[in-house]
Amino acid sequence: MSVFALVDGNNFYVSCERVFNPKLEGRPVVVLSNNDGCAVARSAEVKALGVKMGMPWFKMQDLARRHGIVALSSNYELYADLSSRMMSILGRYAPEQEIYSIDECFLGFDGFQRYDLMTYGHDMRQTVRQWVGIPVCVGFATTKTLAKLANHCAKKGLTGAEGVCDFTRLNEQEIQELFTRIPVGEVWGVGRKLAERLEERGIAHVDALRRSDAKVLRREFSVVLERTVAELNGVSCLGLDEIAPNKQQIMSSRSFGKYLHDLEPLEQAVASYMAIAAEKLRRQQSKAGLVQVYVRTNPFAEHLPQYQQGLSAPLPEPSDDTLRLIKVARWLLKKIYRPGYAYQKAGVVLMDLQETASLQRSLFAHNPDNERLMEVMDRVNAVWGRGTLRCATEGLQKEWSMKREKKSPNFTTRWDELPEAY
DNA sequence: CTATAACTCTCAA
DNA sequence: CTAACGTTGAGAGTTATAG
Repeated sequence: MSVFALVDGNNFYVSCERVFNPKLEGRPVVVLSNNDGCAVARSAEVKALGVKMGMPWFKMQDLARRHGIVALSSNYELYADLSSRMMSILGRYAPEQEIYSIDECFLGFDGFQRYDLMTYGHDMRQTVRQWVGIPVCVGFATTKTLAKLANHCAKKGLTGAEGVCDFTRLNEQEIQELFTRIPVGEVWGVGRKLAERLEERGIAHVDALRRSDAKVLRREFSVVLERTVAELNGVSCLGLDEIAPNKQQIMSSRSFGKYLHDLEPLEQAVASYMAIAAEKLRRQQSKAGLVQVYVRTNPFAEHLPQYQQGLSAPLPEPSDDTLRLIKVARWLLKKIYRPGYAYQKAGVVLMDLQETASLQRSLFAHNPDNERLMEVMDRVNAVWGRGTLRCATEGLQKEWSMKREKKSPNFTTRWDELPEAY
């Protein structure tokens, strides 16, 4: 029997901000999404004030004024850097590690009997807290889904101990008692819709879900839910994925800092997004066979005329060349562009991805990609920062680029952003 | 008709 | 002053289309 741990940073983005600004400790803090749109991370204090995940910033301004909520733009460079430090520490605690997202990872143990898991979990917590400054919670169990749930219990302190929860030491009766108190929506893979449908059928808490008939669930819902229930019963269906497979599609999209009406700034945005997507594409050493572009107005602005459209085109042969990809994208954009609308967002998608290595024979025959140029661009930009070398089509001013008015400095990755006091 | 492609929906962080 | 609501990716299931 093997054991999994799920380790997760508490309110991760907020905790990252607090590492470098201890004055935020104890205060209500939110980190906002791109364009300072809505809450994507909340401190305990701000949750207590009733600020929900995804709540738009403008809707909490009253609350913010009254209670002195600190709102920060998201600073992904900073979070990514702290994440990688946290992950490398956690990686030492187990033979296997799957980095599941920026703020959480699974650990895989084989001969777990050697450890007292509670002590082990507290050790992880303490070390990460001391070395990186981020508070984490740890859940142990025999399947990934259960480990996720154990982590949830650790966060809520449902099993006594602060920050650590080990399901493997609970007996059947304790599990039942515990699971009866957890709503079904807390289970990994059960989102809003599914939770609603389950509740309609009287399956309101995790224990009820765990006891449901697998065949019925499969028929009425899906294979996915059937698997989830098996995992809740201790039957491990999901293994650890230590190496992330290459992406099957790469997308880059963003809302603009203000509405765009004309074709030209839209072209700049699409070119900029394509530059980002193409860079990711080359990093995983793939080429794209299909390019898609889409634009849309703001669906929330009901008083404005609405329009959204996407269009894709296959390439004559797969490419990873930013210049070529931008050309196709601009051509697609011209096709879908309609004057008279207030555009709020655009995006590009690279699809039908294939490994560059497996294409080399045809490359030799006829390869119009600017290979050397891309190599130089990537290397220069890696050292001097994204956008140091870029296409003129991307525009110089980028007056459409996103709002980030409340961003903290990149403390760990940019000398020039370090405040004097440090 | 089947096999596959294309699209839609759901979920997650 | 007003208006202001994220991004990226996967997978399953459904529908459309090709052969």
